[in-house]
Amino acid sequence: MNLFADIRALVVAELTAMTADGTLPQGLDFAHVAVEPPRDAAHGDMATNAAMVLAKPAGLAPRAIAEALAARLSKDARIMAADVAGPGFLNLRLPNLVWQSVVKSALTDGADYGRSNAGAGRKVNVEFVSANPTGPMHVGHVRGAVVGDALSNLLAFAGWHVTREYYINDGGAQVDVLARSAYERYREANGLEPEIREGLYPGDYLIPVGAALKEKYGTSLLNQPESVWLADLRDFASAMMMQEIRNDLAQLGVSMDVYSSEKALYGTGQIEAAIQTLRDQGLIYEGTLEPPKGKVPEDYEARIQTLFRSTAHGDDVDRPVMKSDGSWTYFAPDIAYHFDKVQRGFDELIDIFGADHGGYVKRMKAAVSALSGGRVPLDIKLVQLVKLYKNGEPFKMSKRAGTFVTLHDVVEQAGADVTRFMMLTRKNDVALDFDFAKVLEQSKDNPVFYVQYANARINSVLRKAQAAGLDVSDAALAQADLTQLSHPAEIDMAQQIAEWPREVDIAAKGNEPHRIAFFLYELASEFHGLWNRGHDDASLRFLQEGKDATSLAKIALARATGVVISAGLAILGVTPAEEMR
RNA sequence: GCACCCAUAGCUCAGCUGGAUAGAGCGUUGCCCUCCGAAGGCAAAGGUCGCACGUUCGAAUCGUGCUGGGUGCACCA
Repeated sequence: MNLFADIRALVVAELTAMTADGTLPQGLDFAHVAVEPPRDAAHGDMATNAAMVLAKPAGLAPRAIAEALAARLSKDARIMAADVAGPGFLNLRLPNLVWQSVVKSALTDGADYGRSNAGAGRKVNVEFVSANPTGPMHVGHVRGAVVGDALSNLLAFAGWHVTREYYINDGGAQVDVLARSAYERYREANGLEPEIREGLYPGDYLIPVGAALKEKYGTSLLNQPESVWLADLRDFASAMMMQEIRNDLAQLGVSMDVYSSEKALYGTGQIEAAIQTLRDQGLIYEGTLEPPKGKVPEDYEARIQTLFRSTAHGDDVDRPVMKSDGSWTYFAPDIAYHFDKVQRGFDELIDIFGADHGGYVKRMKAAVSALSGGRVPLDIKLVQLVKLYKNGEPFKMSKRAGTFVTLHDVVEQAGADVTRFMMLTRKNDVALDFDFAKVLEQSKDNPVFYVQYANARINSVLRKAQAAGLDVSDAALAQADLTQLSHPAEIDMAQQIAEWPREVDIAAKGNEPHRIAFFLYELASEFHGLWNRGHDDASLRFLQEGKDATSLAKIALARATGVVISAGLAILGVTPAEEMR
């Protein structure tokens, strides 16, 4: 159940009835009618802007509409009071009975409480991570991985049919570099001095690859020209790197549904077919690009290339799909890959990119727009930098990787749960500071701890109640006499629980998983507040000695809170803490 | 030179398809454990929402132009 959606449906139903009886003119659009919590709780439990939104198109005074609507809404059992305020707001007050029923819903729906059908089963493809298979994952990848995974969880919870996908960039020159670097490690494994020249990957992580190569080839590749071994080593080394990346992702709790390979697109005609599709629309032509203004490369010379007229779909300049030597640019297989996603029947595409790929957004959107005839929207989320610290000092890089901190380092130090939660405490387009000391601190300065602590307290209540002989199963709690929950502080808690489904909808529609993390923090704050009220007012404690019926109602409220925390953490991919140590 | 992102309290950040007196945490000040976990809670102080126009009944939110910071800009991936 989604109380806000229910009340909005009620408002729209009454507006429709007012149209039927002539109070309102025909043909009004109710799309902008909202039912929201008011900014100030003193105004009521919910507010609707219906009268203000409709006043102008209806040609009526907002207060007149509001008063007519208020009169109708008041007849519904769920509306205790409907007051017109300010310029035409309609403030609604709901009886305790309604809020108590929310608690019951949370208990009966359990892990499904808050699940929505906003996605209506539409198929969405979320592409994320897509790190080159040339080394272990580093911090820069972690945030993208977490955001993509949590977003996928969120969309699945909100009614989308989600495919998580990883695009392996195994087709380009960087894999040649990998192969050559691995070859040096292979020589090293055979007792020779490796020559890690400028431009090769120096990291220690290739040493096991060299050993594996020795295992497989013995000494047969030594002193052989590159032409003999390059192709094999490309495959061998990138396969090993991909295995490592999968392990890293697993360590972070991320699993993909589909791995797509760039290399696999070559030689199949898929790239040619995608380009032909664009060509058929007159979007491919031979031409010369202007040099970039302001910063002309010294070695710039005009060349005729095959270009994609991306400017026809919102880009700033046209983009090359083929180099002057006739080989494809990186962009060409990317076009083919996105064409493939369109052809697989996805209704929506989402790409999670690092911020350094910002320059690719417009051309990628242009390509998808052209390839799908505007049918498939592509949302690209740019994930900003993560800066690592330890006690305020910049964190040192990993020796093993050579130049960067690996995902492995991060997860080893902070743990997967903490890492995931922290990565979701910022909007994706804002840079994030990650301090190893701070994220492991047990205080309310640390949102992970704060939310987990609330859950631990809830479980503590359940344990104590059970020890006292109460049946605290969800089924039993759902049958509790919830009319006992009448204190304003308890109703406030229930109201926060009622907002969960609404928050899921908002977060899912905006592709903004960070909203879930913030909501959980607020929910935990509400709960800690209620808990401490028990110090001053014993009647607010969850366990009431000798009054089992009252205790059960209060425990039900705590457990309902726990249900939402668990559901929220599940979306973030974080394990709820049963107790704190 | 162009494009994209960011600018909200001393600091770090939220702020819903435009909504009422802009919210948290940290820090500062003062309170609350004979009582379900004080690893917590309550309260106070603190803001021309970078600047200027514009749209609107209504702008932190939308538009335009500036300022400051970040990122990226032919034949790389």
